[in-house]
Amino acid sequence: MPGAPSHSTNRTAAIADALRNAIIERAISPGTRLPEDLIGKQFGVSRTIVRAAIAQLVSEGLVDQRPNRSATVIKPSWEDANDTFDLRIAVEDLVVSRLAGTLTPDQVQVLRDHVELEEQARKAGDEPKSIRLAGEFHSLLAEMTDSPILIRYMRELASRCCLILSLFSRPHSSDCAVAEHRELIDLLESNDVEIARRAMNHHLSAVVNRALIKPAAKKPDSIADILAIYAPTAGDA
Amino acid sequence: MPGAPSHSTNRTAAIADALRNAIIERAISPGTRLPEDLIGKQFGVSRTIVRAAIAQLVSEGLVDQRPNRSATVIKPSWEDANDTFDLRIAVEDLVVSRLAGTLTPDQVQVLRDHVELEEQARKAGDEPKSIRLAGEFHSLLAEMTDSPILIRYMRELASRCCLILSLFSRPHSSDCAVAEHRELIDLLESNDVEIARRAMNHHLSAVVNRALIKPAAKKPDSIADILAIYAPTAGDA
DNA sequence: TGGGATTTGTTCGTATGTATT
DNA sequence: GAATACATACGAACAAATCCC
Repeated sequence: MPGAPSHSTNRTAAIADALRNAIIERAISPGTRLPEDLIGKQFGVSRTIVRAAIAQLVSEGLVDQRPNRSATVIKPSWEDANDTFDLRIAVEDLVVSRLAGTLTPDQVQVLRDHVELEEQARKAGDEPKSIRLAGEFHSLLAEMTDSPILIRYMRELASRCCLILSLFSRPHSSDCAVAEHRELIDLLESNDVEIARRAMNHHLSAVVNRALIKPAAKKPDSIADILAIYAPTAGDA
Repeated sequence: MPGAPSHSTNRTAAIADALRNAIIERAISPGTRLPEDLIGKQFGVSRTIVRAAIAQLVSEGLVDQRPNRSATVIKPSWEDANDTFDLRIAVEDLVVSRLAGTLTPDQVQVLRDHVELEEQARKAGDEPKSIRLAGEFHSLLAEMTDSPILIRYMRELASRCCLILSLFSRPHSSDCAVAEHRELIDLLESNDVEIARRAMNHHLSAVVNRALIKPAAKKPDSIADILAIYAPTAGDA
């Protein structure tokens, strides 16, 4: 359950977690509206709670909200996807820099155990779970830095990257992740920060390249986009 | 007004902005409690609004909140300060990479005008304003990337960095920032991404080094900290 | 240790604004 | 184009937890 401060206020956090998981695993598709009282009835809580939970998800960047309109699940554009991954690569580089050569044997074991879970999910063919676990591996790394700020940002970015992968990736695109994660652990155990950083960078770039193939033709998904193409001037309003 | 989505819901955003500015300029000191009722009366709104505003600030990392306790202004530790700046350096590196050689003359002018304001504030000896404007310079850069995600994270980090600088920096520590900002603009105008990146990195490192001198002796600021030193075992509970 | 004052957690009713037929 | 249905915005009040004396 990445992104969820478990020490959180109230039922609010539970609702937020539920919605977050549903969003990340794409059980709720991007663009779907999230009316407060519908969700409230579904979970048996009042609108107030739902309101707070949605506010939380908005702050994590998983949900869009505009005045007097229903909140909706974000619908990342291809550019958003790339920006998010670029940011994640930068943050993760920081994480690796701190971690390389400082991991305790216990921590290494935790990581290896987690990768074991990833392998099982992959073998079972559970794609959404694979993606989620792969994301959690990186959250786990961030947690080992013991830096609240790095942890928070990494969780947030990992959540969004999960959603993006669910959205854009083709089947089996995470097949190789397990081997790469194992290699990363090996490198983190060593003292060579630079090699570990390069490996992580390479790993994430590979994930992006496997998943985020730029669509051959831009497919506009709204009337406005279509009209924009035929507009006499390239105005944007 | 960095960090403030101006298209925001309601008065909520206005309250959040007011509190944010007060926090950043250290008009409200770190650790200060923020009772919903009191703030509501102060601004003439109900607790609901205040609640939402505080939630927003919590999500930006400027305010701490724990169940059944008053929200408080964050009190960044020296480690937090360093983590935040490290993260900022990473994000800003990304911003510069995108920006170098792509700025339009108009954008360059906007930046130069802003630096002019910085210089005026510096000459007027208005330290908090100087710090705030220096932060806004970097938010401005982020906005020119046209990437909503980069913009959001940069604003958030800039806010926190402002608070940290207000907290830890000694007088006149931002004296040289103006010249460095001018140099950055020159480099961004050129096409050499690598040189611009190095310059930004150097600039931010310089800011950190000027401001975040590690305190010679750790000065504990709570009874708990003091007692911890004398505790028979190094227990943390 | 205990009790009262303060503050948050939560619900629900009403008002206001948006979308749709 | 207007009326209706629907969803959010906001506020007042009650219950529960915490803090302070």
